[in-house]
Amino acid sequence: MPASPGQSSALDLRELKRVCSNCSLSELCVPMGLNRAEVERLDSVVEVSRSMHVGDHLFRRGDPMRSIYAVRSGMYKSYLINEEGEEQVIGFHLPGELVGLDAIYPDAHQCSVVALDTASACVLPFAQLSELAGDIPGLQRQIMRLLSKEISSLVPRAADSTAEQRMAAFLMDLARRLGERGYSATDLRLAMPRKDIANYLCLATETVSRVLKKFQTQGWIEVDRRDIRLLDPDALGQLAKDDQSD
Amino acid sequence: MPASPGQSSALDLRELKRVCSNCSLSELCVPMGLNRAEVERLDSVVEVSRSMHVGDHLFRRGDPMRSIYAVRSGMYKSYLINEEGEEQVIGFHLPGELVGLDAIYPDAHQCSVVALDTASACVLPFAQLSELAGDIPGLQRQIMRLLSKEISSLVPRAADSTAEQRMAAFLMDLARRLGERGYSATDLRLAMPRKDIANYLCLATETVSRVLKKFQTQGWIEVDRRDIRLLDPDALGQLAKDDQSD
DNA sequence: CGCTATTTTGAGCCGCGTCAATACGGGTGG
DNA sequence: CCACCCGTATTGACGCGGCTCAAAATAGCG
Repeated sequence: MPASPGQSSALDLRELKRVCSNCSLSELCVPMGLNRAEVERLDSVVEVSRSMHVGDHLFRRGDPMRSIYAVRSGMYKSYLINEEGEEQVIGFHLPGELVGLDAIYPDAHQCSVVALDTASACVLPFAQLSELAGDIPGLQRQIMRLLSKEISSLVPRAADSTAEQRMAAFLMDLARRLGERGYSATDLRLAMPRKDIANYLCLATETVSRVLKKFQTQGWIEVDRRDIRLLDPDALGQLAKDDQSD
Repeated sequence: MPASPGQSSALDLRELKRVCSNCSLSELCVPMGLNRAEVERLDSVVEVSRSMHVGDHLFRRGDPMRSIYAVRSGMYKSYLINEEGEEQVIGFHLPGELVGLDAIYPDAHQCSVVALDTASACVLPFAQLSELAGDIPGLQRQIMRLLSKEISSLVPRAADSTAEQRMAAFLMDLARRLGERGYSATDLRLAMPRKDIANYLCLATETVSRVLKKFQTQGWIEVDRRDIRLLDPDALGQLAKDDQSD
């Protein structure tokens, strides 16, 4: 078993207190828009979780809602198990993104979140966070902004009708989010198996395969197992919007 | 035609300042969990919009985000217009529900909201509301709760696969929300045309017709134009969950 | 009482899910 | 280094649900 790069025992107190101040993601994350003193107050309530591996859970559905989480590295998947025991994939989460926001209302997590590869996340104890938000208007505003952004991002899910549209929209969405976070917006490494993509898009895995194949044949993408290079993002973007292509 | 309960010309100042205190929906709405003094402070920033009619807009996509809105009576529809000029229905909003929550992040409304029948809504100027939230922890918590609830409610959209499942889930969702708000949970008056239902569920209007017909044939519902009576909610609930029926 | 929007009903077709078989790749042990 | 195994991914054949196109029935409205 490989050594985990961020295991909590290896963190000294000083490191622990510099979580947000030194994090390259702070511009995208909770601290955005706060001044130095405010970020340091935020630091004092944030912890970095130890490095997690494939299949490790950040939390599970039904867990009491103590914290929200900010992804630091790797990729997470959120999902539900329905009455028949089938998994339903809700979304994928990249560094800088928050998870657990849907748990504030009923005070319990509504979905489970699991690492798709080696990954880590910050832990933001919600009680302390919201107390701090009462003191710091900028923090309150940012939390509401992030909640609101989450709502906006969830809305367009149902829109695209055909398998090709959904796949194109999925790739473009992922590319955009990776690009916003400083990663390549054309060379994607999908951490999840086809089954998860299919489940997320409400398609069969076979359909995902076929559509990716077709995109490759069209010269729009280059597929090598879980590595996907976008050769013609415009074509994909066009497809995601309207259905006028073949 | 019944007198409109909330036309602004008929409201005197005292009435205007009693919006939340006297509102029967306050238990479901923003003031929930606040004490009397706090509700009165909230009162001071809330206005009741005048009565609106079919086709009147609460706001349109792109409008600067000045307020969020709480439905007082009637039903509203939120929608987007995509690049081809086609409408895409996002959701329907009942009394006690908030709309405009997705506009906090980019500071502009992301969708348009229009009255489906005679309807009215409260206007909550967001700047004043969030300032108040900094003072009143209970208010901050409630706003976050409502934002979080909105996220949770958006998640299951993509789940149901077949037309019958989606239709059943739609009816049950509407019935539940109406029931929570003191209306009948079995006698539904759909304010929207079939086209909107179809659009919302990503179905053809013909399919909506056929599915309603089938539900009626099964003895599960009774359809009289836009009035729908649920005769066997359990059957519908079962159908919405799994696909084991015919 | 005619006009128009909405809803319903019917016929035919196509996309995508299902089932089944094959190919690939990465890990393990000899 | 190769043989083997198993999970993931691909490819093909076929059937069905729901969309499209077309037309009739019904309701609301001037």
